[in-house]
Amino acid sequence: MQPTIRDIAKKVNRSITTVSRALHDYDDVSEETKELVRQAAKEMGYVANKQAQLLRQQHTDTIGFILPTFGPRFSDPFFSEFLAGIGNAAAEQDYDLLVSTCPPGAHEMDTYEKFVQSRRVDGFIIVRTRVDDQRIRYLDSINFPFVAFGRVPGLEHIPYIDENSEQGMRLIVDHLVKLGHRRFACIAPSLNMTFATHRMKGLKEGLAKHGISMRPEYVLTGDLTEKGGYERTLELIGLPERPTAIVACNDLMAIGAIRAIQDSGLTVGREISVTGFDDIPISEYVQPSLTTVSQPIYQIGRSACEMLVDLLNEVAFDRKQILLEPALMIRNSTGIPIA
Amino acid sequence: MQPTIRDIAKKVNRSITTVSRALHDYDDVSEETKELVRQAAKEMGYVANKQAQLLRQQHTDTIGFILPTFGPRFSDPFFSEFLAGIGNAAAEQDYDLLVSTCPPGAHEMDTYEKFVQSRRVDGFIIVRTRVDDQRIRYLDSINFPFVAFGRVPGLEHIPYIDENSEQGMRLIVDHLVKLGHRRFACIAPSLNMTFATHRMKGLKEGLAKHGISMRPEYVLTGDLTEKGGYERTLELIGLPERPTAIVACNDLMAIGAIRAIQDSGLTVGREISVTGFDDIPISEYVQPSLTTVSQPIYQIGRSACEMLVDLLNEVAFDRKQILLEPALMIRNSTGIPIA
DNA sequence: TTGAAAGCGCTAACAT
DNA sequence: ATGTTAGCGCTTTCAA
Repeated sequence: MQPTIRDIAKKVNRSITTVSRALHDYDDVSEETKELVRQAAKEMGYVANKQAQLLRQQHTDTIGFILPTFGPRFSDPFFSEFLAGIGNAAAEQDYDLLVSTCPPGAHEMDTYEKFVQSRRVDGFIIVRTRVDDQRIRYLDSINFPFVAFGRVPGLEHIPYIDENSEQGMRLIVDHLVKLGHRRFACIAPSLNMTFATHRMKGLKEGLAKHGISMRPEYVLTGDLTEKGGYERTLELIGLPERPTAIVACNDLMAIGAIRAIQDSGLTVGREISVTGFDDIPISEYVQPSLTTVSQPIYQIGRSACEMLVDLLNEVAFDRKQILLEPALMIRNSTGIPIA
Repeated sequence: MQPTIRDIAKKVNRSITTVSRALHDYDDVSEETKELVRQAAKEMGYVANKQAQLLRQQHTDTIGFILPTFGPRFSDPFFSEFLAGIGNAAAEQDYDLLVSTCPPGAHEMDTYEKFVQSRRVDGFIIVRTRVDDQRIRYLDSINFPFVAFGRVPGLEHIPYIDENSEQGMRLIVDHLVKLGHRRFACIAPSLNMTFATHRMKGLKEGLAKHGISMRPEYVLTGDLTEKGGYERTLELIGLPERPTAIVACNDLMAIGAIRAIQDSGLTVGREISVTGFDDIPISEYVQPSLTTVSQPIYQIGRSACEMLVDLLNEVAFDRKQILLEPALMIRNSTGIPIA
């Protein structure tokens, strides 16, 4: 049994009130008593019961993070890196991190509601925002604190951090056009995710700037996994006139695309160039290495968490919205197209 | 303000005790009253305050999981998949998951101690067990519930789930020997991790069975990342007589190895064969695809969590130790060695 | 400078 | 079948 404040009180012959105040270094407690209490607490190995403390104070010192998992084979490096970011930031600020996993869909909202109604967390971090995002509409409507990784159209007032993916895509297009590409294909994620809309928008704008428009049959939807990228690419290659550049909306799909091209007996960076998005560590190690746009996921996780803690502490913070500028990483999966 | 049990009591004109019991479906409450209470609770949107409930019951319904993060570029797919496993299993059993991140080292133990002493979690799940594992020694010594992913030498009594990696390595060796390999090199993780010792043991035993012993200069240590595998492989290739097979102790390092071989102008599966371990999704998509041993990480996460919940509920469960049998995935990174 | 007492929201032993 | 009461461990108001 862990000792309580009461045990200390008994030992040092003071009231529990005094002990509590001494422990919190109130200045209406004599130095003498404080020392006595601290001493005893140390000896007895006293550590406050967080549950009791929090019940009393009516908050939880805990941040909620609900991982949108897609099926059992869930190993998007995005999430471990993001989680490391919020985890470290939370620990530094003395917050705990309550994680739950839930596939997006029907009872996803139950999970959120459960956490807020049972008062399990003080705020949320939301990832992979969606165009019509129930989670955010809900939290926003009841005024529950959260920070989103991703902007949401129509909800410009919410606190978010995001990358300027439009710009990222424009960088990619510029790079490919300069190499001589004109026939662009794209593997997009489902367009209900905001990041997909931004990337597609940037892609189209970038192309338009060069007087290029994308043929409808060149725009396919993948599920963000290697497998999705692989399958969609096979379809593209089977087209009567195949594209010379495949712009995948994330690295995992790009890696699948590379593989599909190779399996079809073509050379990546020659017959077909491929680009990704995210710059996950492995993109440097696939063969050929992947041209992509880097996104500092770990840092974004950190910032999101810090923003949320500021919000919870009502610290004035000017930039309630943060938009990060991306960087193009030119590697070997892109090259001059050959006939 | 959320309504409390007291508000319901007032509304239905009963005592809070009766309300509490009605809500928990005790059978010493009249059907009538129960219905009345349920009705009111629903109308008022009552949800129990978990904090209060738990303080009273002296437990937390929460499982702790401390992610051993190695630096900011932390994107080992292992962890997101494992986390998805425990997350889903925990949710099903109505447990919450408290996640913290901490690099292995000096104040890792502080994190564990903090969680147990402040009574924040009911039990832990431990990953990447180490040969002399302070975390486990600590939890075991104070009799705090936990389940480990990984055996620990000298602590055979602890509840664990693990893969028979000795056997996995033997499968790899048999496969390579059959192809004609005799000069084996290995990229091992630091040997303080138990899984590394098991894999190395299996490797050596497997080789011994065929009358092969590994030269000391062929055994290198990598840090489990692509980069580590890449660098160590470059060293191996620089050796006066280079190995024909490189056995990496995880997939990420194997992928780095493949890349290093290609960058040196050699062909993987011909001059040098490469094997991995884990069978992460991407191993199927690198070029050439990776021969490896599969480890059902998601399922292991699930099982670990279920074991822990059983432990917490003191449900008798016979197999306190689980050892999973591995499967060899033969792909294209291994082939007949050429001179 | 200290202590008594109330109370956070809930459950449960013990009455009735 | 229902209510009274105590108490989980803590913080804080108020009084001394």
